Amino acid sequence: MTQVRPMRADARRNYERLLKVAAEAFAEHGEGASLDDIAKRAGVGSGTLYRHFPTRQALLEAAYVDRIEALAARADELGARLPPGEALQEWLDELCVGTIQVRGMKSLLGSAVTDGSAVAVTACSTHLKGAAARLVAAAQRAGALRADVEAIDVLRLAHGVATASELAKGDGDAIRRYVSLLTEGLRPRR
Amino acid sequence: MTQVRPMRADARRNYERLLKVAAEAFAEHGEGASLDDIAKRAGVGSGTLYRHFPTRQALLEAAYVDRIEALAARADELGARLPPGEALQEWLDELCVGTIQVRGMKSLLGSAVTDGSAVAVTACSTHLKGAAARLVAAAQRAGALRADVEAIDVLRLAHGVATASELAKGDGDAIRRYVSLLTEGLRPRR
DNA sequence: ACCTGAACACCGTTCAAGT
DNA sequence: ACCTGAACACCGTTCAAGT
Repeated sequence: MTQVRPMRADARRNYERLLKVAAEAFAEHGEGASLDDIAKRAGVGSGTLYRHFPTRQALLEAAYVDRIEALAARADELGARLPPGEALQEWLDELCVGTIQVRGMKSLLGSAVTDGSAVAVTACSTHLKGAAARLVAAAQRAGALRADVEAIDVLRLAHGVATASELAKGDGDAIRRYVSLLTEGLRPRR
Repeated sequence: MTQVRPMRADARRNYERLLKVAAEAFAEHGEGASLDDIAKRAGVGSGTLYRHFPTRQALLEAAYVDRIEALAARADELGARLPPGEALQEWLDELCVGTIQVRGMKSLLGSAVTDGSAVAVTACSTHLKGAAARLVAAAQRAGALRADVEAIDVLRLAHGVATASELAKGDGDAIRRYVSLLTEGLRPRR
């Protein structure tokens, strides 16, 4: 099992500075933010960035773990509080809104639900999928969701809705309409 | 008005070679294909590529004008042959499938429906939007489409569905299910 | 009028040398 | 064990010189 050998003090310091700077850079310039620039702003050599985060994805993930875990926790929270159909609906809304509010998050969630993605499935994306699966199963048991979709489909469609909403930058209302349209489409056929 | 002053023979030759090579390169490497490589493969200097196509978008567009015009024509064809609801449904299906079959096309269509896009609205994207608007209007008159969506919304959502389908590379059946879900969501509320 | 290709700026990634 | 930063490869874009 993965030994969590503690990092050397300077390594730990660099790791944390990189994460902080990366979050700022992604927020400012999107997922394509210059890695070299991030290293410079964190006051470390570029090699150090690669040592800690071998790929851009790894850095994006590390920068957004907290937010993704929060989304997963939120699913269970809503599942416990609302009827299954409403819980899924509300969660999809928050998921889509959250996805486009945080720059860089959309590409991260997208790669988490990409079929045959080369990106290693990380713990937090697994949590997110698990939470989605529980909401989906409950909604289907309650007859509030089409039987021919799986959790992964719902997550991909949410990604699609987020993408469509991004195209409507000026129309702040679009996302609500697009999510409601997804919700309608997910209803079981009569 | 735009004078169509004929190009010099060598310019015309370069223009056409660039287009041909670009279409191949985009098909092979996607929208991010190296421009320098395209110029080299076409046997021209990189400056020549920029002279004819100042931006990557311009080149993408020129390479795919025919396909986009065909999609627009197809909309009118279906509109004349089928009941309004079915025509829209069938067209959306063909649009989504076509979008993901041709590499590079998705980003092009996406930028065509992006709000406040800096990309000049080209003639062919205007045609596409016009064709979509006619299908949408007819479907709404027939009561087969929600009244609170416009043509631009439908095109954005189709882009979203194409994006979601792309995430399901392995599952060739996903696109059908996702398009049908969009169709369901677009139905008027009872 | 159009083309060429060197020159510039920028970015990701690796790795030898250093502590 | 970890860090540094020079070195390399690659790409987009511009522009002086050439035809």
